[in-house]
Amino acid sequence: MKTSQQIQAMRAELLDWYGREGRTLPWRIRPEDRVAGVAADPYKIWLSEIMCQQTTTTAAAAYWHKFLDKWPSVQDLAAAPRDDILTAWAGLGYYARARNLHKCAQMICTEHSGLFPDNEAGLLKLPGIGPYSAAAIAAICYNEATNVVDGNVERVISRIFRVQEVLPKARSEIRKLAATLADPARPGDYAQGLMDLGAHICKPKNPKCDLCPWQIHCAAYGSGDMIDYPKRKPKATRPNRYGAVFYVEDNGQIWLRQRPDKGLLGGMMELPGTDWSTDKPKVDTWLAQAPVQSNWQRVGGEVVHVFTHFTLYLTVFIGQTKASHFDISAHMNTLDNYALPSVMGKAITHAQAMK
DNA sequence: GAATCGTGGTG
DNA sequence: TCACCAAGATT
Repeated sequence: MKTSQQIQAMRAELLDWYGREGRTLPWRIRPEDRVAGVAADPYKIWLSEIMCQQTTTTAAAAYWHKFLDKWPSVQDLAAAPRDDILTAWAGLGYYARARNLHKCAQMICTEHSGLFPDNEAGLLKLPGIGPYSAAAIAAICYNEATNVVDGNVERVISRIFRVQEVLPKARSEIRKLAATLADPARPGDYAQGLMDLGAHICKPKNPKCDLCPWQIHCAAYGSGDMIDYPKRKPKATRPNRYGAVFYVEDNGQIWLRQRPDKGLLGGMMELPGTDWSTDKPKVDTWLAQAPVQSNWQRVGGEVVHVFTHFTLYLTVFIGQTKASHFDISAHMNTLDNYALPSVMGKAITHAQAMK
């Protein structure tokens, strides 16, 4: 634990560092502008926070601009067809975020008069807004003195206090320790400053301790084992799965279907294909699951795609018969306007390269 | 608490 | 090459 004098010093040092070295992000209000009375737009902050979940800020920023250009207000987003949102989200991953984004926008419009709740507890009730996002939005938009704890903060705090418990069990302890430091006077700037510190100074592998405003306060720096924190439970090895997809092209269009709304890639488009099994089946087993009978031609090589909890090996088959023979014209789609996840983009590229 | 849920970058 | 990681939420 830190003394109150130490805590006061740490808050001041972090805010000073943030004012000098804090990163500019497209949705961020700089401290000097905030003092001048510029307020953050909850819609823009909410959008950024959802997109930033488990996603690099670089990738999130590109989509953030695209979404704001397409849907400048929460009303615009709520009124959009869900599939348009999935299409715009395609490639960013974790598609439940896009589904919840739409639900949340609609709830804001139908149950909250088009306004975001102005406090952490209210925000937490909305779909897709969990403990981190609720705390962050409340702090950044409404200056509520929340305790914002993301992956960056977990790393910084675990090093400052040299937390011995492993994640995720250490989470409650880290939260309590973080709360002792959180700044009640400038919650938004403090939260963003602490996350910046984690992202750019207190990095996982090569922390720049020489540039850290909290160096003298850091227990891990003192013992030289920063890199060992946060301690984590070892992860299980990632299993493999195997499947096949079937590629039918006719007149510039491709046979696609929509996945069920729930689960992996929920609501996204895909090539028709087989189940993804843990053991690699024989080709005949795959062909028996083909959507239609055809002289399917196996494409050389496999498409390898790494998901969070398994690696997928996809074998691609190309149909030799024209789509018109299958009476599937209703399934034929151009690629432009559909929510195509990255894995299916890879499979299509693989098929087209072999033609 | 543990599993599920994407993707691209990196050392 | 490959395990790790990125402003987590949901069940």
